Amino acid sequence: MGVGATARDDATDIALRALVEPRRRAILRLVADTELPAGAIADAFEVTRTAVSQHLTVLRDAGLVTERRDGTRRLYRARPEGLAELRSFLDDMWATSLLTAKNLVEADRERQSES
Amino acid sequence: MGVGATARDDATDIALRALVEPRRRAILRLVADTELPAGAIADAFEVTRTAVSQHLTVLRDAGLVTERRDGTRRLYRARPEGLAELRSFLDDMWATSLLTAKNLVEADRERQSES
DNA sequence: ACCTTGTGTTAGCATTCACTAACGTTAGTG
DNA sequence: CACTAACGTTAGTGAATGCTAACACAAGGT
Repeated sequence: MGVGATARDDATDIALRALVEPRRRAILRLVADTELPAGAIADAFEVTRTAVSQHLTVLRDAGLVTERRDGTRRLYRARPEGLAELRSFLDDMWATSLLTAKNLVEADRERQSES
Repeated sequence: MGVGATARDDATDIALRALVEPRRRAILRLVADTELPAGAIADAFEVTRTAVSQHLTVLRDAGLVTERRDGTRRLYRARPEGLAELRSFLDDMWATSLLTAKNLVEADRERQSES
């Protein structure tokens, strides 16, 4: 039995890694209900705009936010489609976990019949 | 406006960080359909048992796997409840993303009425 | 044109993390 | 009790990453 192809993992890995950082999750929530520029986001936390800019780059590469230019400013907002991909990926994990619950019962049954 | 409480994030952060590592995801899938000891898991990949042991410790601390002793061996298996917590957390993210879709339409409407 | 404002980018540093190697621990066997 | 087998744990190393500081670029106002 193989290890399990991780081709799809690679596609989701970027988005998942982007979500792991707590500050990036906070940024994502911030731009979820309001379209904001990098400066306003930096003011919300206690970090430099540089850090926020890098976080936004990571989120954009992960397809979790989109960028819209408005004069000298660049407004960011969350991208529901990116989160949808993650959702389907994790749904597979849930399905696997259900499989585990089934085997859990079977294991109990075996233990009882062997003792 | 506050940054947004991250009290719940802290609780989920451990599980989420555990899932980010591709090898840990692979281990999780491996112990999802079969109860396995650390040695067998190590044989499935090309890593030492030490690394697998540490990964299992992380997964156990995250509540994603449980340990059952059988003589000198310790059998591991996935823990559906741990994944369920992550699911509810991420469902909040999805809900937030839907909110974004709504605001997206509103932003378009504003832009049309201002131009 | 000059200067201010708002932003992205690069260099360097400190921390974190996954991995290997060596040692300690527990359970079964003679 | 000695010996082996199966795991876990600690120390140490190399790579990845989040952060700040300095620099570069684009747009608008005077």
